[in-house]
Amino acid sequence: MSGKKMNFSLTQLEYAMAVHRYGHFAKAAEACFVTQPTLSMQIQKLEEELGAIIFDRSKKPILLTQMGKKLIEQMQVVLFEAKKIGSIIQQDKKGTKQGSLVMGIIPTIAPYLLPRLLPVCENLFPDIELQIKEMQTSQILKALDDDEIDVGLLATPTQMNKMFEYALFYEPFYVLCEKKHDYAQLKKVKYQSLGMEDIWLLEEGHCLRNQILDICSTRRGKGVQRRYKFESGSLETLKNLVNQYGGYTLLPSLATENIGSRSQLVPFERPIPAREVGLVYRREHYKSELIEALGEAILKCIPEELRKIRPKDLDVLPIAESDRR
Amino acid sequence: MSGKKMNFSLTQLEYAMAVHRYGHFAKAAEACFVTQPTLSMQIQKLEEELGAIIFDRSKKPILLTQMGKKLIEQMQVVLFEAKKIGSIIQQDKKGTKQGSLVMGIIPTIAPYLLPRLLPVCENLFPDIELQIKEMQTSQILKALDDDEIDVGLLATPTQMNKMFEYALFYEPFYVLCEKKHDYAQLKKVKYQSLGMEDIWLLEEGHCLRNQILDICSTRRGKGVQRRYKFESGSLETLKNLVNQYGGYTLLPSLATENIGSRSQLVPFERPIPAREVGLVYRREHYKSELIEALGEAILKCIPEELRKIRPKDLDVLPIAESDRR
DNA sequence: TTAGTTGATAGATATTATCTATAATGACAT
DNA sequence: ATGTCATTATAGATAATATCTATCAACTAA
Repeated sequence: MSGKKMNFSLTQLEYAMAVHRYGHFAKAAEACFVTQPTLSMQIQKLEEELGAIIFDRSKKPILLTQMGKKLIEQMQVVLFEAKKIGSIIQQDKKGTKQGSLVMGIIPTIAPYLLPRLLPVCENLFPDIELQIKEMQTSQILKALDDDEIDVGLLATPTQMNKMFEYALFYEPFYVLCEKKHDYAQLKKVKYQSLGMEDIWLLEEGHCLRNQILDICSTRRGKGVQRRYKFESGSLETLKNLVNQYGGYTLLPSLATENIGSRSQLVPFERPIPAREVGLVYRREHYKSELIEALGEAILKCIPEELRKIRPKDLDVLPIAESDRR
Repeated sequence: MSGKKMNFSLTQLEYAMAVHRYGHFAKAAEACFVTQPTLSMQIQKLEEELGAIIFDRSKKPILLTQMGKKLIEQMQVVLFEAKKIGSIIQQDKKGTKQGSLVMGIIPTIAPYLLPRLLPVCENLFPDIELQIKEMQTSQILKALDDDEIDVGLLATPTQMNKMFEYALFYEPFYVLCEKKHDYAQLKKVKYQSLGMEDIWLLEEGHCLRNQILDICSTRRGKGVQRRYKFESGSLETLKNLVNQYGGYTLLPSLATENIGSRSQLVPFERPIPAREVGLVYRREHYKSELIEALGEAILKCIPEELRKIRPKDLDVLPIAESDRR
């Protein structure tokens, strides 16, 4: 019954408001940036559509009819509520400049980047509430998909075609071993020579674990049995393990500060294994402007030498299929 | 700042609501009686216009984005308020069948018509609140112009081109005089023979007064001095005056019941002077349907002989210029 | 892979908003 | 009354846009 289509437009309501406001078609038309005939016709259409006369054109200035009074009041309400739609967006777009942004970061980056990044953000976007969650790659991708976080910082490329990817920097790996370890005697390590016997690994779920397994896989085929002594949840634990019990592990560049006193860092020979670190967000994300600004901020706060590294000097590892879900 | 034009339409909001409701473009399109591509494009346009993605099309059923949740809520409000505009009208249109109608009636009709009309209306429109004001012609025309009354019942034609006129019946005049009066000796009176000496008149403002003066004006030019003894506010008083003090007056047909015992009614010879009685309302009045029904009701309740009188048998008097303002 | 489902895109067409130019209306002064 | 002015309405042309049909592209499930 009441479900008949509404055949009037918001524009018509605005025109009506203008005529009411100015009491004069020509002036109202000017205020609406249209010509007077346009306004006349649209008001007529509106009146016809509603089946009621809104304006008493015989008065100067033009007055509302009884009916028009009631109608214009409600039109006011409609337009006010309609404008709110726009302002909901704007408010959230301010979220671009002074709202909130939720970011997921993988655990092999977060502890090393955040101490640098947070002060910079504090400075660049004083009004933005940056909320950060430490999450593994698969969790980040799901959360992005479910629209629960705005952006993820992780090893790329993800190959997720729903997502927009934005490579930030390339992070080479280093070998960390005790000073007495064979590798420590070398200036540089060939990654084909890495063995599985005494490597410390992250536990499952970390994309870095799979990348490292990838690096070591060149020798894995040679019948050498894996012998994982222990699997850790964080690189810091790995560093401690190396320092205390010997063996070795691989560290991404940002994690190479503050190694133990009995440990030594050894770079790779070319091609240097590395990972690409980038921002990922939904292709249609409306905060993309802010996200790009965040990317700039991240680049600003990493060490300069890292920033300058180009992928052509590296062997950039993809992330494992299993980390994508 | 926030005054940028809203470039979305109510239709688009309805489409968005439908997609949200059905979680499915094709079904939503069907429910909106448009094709699926139409819906797709309009939703895209809406999203682009707003600068925000509303729907997450990768989910089945289609879900709202974070932003979409906020937006759809507000869209709901806008549509609700917009529908109210329609229902304000409908409610008032019911005012056509069960609302109120304000009518102005001139004092030379009201007392004779109302006792007949009110019971009929009671019957025909039991739910209509008929509000009646006794007003003089000029007051009625102003009140119509100011949209304070819906319709006027008065002597027509008014010649007001903003108004819509609807002639109902033709009301001949009669002479009322004491039985001993010269006129009482005649079967019929020639109106050219009417004198001003002993006529009782209504006070100024009544259109009937001017019409009667018009009738008598044929002899006025002959140097006979007007000698108004008294001017009355109502025809009933005139009737009493004639009955008590002699002299004569003119009465419209409806007022000719219940004359005093010493008085006599004398009809005119042709051409019989008469007035046209009709309804007047604003050309664009949205209650015109009810007003016409009211006209029918009035015709139904006047005496049959009056209803049958055609203007060709009469000398229908116009109303005076001075009564129009 | 191969259908089947579903949303997006393309091009054609119909509708509608808007424009310019002009007419009709009403008020006011001569 | 009559012409002028101010104001709104109308007409016809044009530009913008909503909608259609037909088809494509992406994803799902057999």
